[in-house]
Amino acid sequence: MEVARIAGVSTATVARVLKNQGYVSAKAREQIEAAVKATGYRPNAMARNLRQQRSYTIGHVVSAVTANPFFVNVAHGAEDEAFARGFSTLLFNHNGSAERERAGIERFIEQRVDAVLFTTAIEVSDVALLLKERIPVVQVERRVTADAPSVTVDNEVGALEAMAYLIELGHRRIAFIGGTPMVDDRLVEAERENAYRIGLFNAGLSWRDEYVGHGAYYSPEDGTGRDGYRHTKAFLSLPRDKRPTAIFATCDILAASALQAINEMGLRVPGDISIIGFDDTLAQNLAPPLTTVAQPMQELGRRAFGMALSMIEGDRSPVPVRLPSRLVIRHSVGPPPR
Amino acid sequence: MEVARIAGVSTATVARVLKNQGYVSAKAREQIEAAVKATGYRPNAMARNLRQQRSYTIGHVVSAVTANPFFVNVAHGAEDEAFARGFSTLLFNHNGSAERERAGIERFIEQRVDAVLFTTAIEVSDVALLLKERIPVVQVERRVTADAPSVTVDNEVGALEAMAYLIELGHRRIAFIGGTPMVDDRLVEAERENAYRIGLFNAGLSWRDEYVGHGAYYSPEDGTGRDGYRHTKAFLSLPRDKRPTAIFATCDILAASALQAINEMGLRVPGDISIIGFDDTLAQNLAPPLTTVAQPMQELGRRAFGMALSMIEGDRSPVPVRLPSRLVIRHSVGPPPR
DNA sequence: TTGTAAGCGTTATCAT
DNA sequence: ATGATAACGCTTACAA
Repeated sequence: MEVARIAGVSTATVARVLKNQGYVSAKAREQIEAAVKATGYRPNAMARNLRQQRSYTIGHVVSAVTANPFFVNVAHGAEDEAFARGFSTLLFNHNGSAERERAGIERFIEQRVDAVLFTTAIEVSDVALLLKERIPVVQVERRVTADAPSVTVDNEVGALEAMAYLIELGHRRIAFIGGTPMVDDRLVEAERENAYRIGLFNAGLSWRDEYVGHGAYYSPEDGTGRDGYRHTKAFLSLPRDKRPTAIFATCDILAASALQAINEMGLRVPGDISIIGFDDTLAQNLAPPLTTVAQPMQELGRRAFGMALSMIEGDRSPVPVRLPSRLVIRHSVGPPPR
Repeated sequence: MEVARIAGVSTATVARVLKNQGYVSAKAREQIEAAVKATGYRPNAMARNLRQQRSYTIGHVVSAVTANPFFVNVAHGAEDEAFARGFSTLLFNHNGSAERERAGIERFIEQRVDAVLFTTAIEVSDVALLLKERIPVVQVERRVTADAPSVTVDNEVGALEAMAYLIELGHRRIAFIGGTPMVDDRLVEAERENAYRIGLFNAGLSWRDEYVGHGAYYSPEDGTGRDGYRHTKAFLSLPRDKRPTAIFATCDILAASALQAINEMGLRVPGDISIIGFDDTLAQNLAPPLTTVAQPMQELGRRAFGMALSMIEGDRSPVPVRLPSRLVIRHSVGPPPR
């Protein structure tokens, strides 16, 4: 290369100083460094990667960053950690389409990404495709297959905390708005709903269908998806003495639309009704600031990358990571109205 | 390569069928396709890119995807368009740090990205670095240098619409919460504030310092950055007959925290006070759904990629793109209270 | 229509 | 301590 020519040495020696390994005389090092500076030389990663059969790049497949801030936080955490460890991140949104996911994966394979993170895969077969190519895969938040390790959240702990908190404050009529999953795996939803059930049970309360609704976790688009709003309207149209005094929504987006319904009916939070969300995405920005079960989103991303890296470095079966969720108390919960 | 061996042809012929160009006999094509299928062969992009001196990858430098959903939308639009045109996207968050931006750029250069998008660069010198390497650069939303083309938004049109809307409804005491820029370039902020000024002027109203505040556009973290809240509290503590009847906030995040102040004081929107935001990020999720000046965020990203592509293909000086902002009417504005 | 061979810019091995 | 050289897997003249 040019630098070698100018410094009057071979490319091998240049490589040695650049990678800082092997014996190099002070004189050669000096000349090479000068030549690097003079020419503004930058090593070509395409060549290096080809030679080393490593791309120092990971692929991150996410549902759609604009669908839920949850994905954004995970992606940011993963990118941050990857960058710190010398890796770049190719971010790909499958936008809920299986064909798109497939196409994205095929591209990742051709790029020879060193690993791929799925913040929610659609098709098991897409994960399998990667595995067949011996590309490490880490599943974040939801598992679609047992063939790849995962970084997940224990949704139950935080949700139980939330329920206990409501009950301790005296709430007895607690409504629930849960997520309708967009994928087959219902584990996340099951955990949250289960915590609701257990919370009720622990307090000697019984499940009532009219206090339970389900809806989409994703941002409302063109008016659809406002399920939190719809269910809340229904809850609030119950006779005064049957009306829930608190709502546990398993997603901040759902909670936000519940808040819209409450606001529209002229009711106040937490004076007239309390509400707890989940995720800690929109929570801080809502009025009042929402008490919510926080997920360690960025940490999820960072750990996912960490796990991918250990697999890249040869770890055949990393130990699955499970992080806790926890209740973050803000201002949307108070004692029930008398 | 393996496929060539199995199909009993040369690698050149394989390349020909894979790229679908040049003469290939039906027989050869058939055999090669069979061999591809049998081996599950995937072309190696590292090798192809090295050979072609093109990475089919763009770098996208953003401030921090978690700081403001605006960035996420731009990133999603860019990724979408890039993918459709056969490009992959390396997403990099500089997190507001100039050193990090620099480091990210250097990495992009080594990767030989075909172009880079900045959704808000920090340092002109970082852009210059890319330019020196003859890597096309597109600036999104804010320009820090005249040496690279940009895709920006006309902030004024939408903001003027917003002001006109308020005035038409009868508002005369209109407060303003503008952004404190995190970068030197104040153009975006100037346009929005200017529209406020012009709107006032057109209605024969005068500027009053006590109706104007400034704050950070970014999400509140650990309690800081709630400037919208702070200013709104101040506005609302004015004597009843001096109190603004409407607030124009130049960012949904600011508007959201204004809403928190209003809510806390037991006031209703739009009954007691009206509010208009900017961006259309949080707007849909707030209570009430926020009337806001929308920016075509995804379109910004798509156009930015399109411009980058035209530069990759040789266009020396693409024509700058300027997209309009527009008022989206939802439920946070009504006539002033009597 | 197909094959040969050079070359992309590194790194790694093996001599020296 | 350093240089030659092969190899990574593709594309593309050019030759056949």
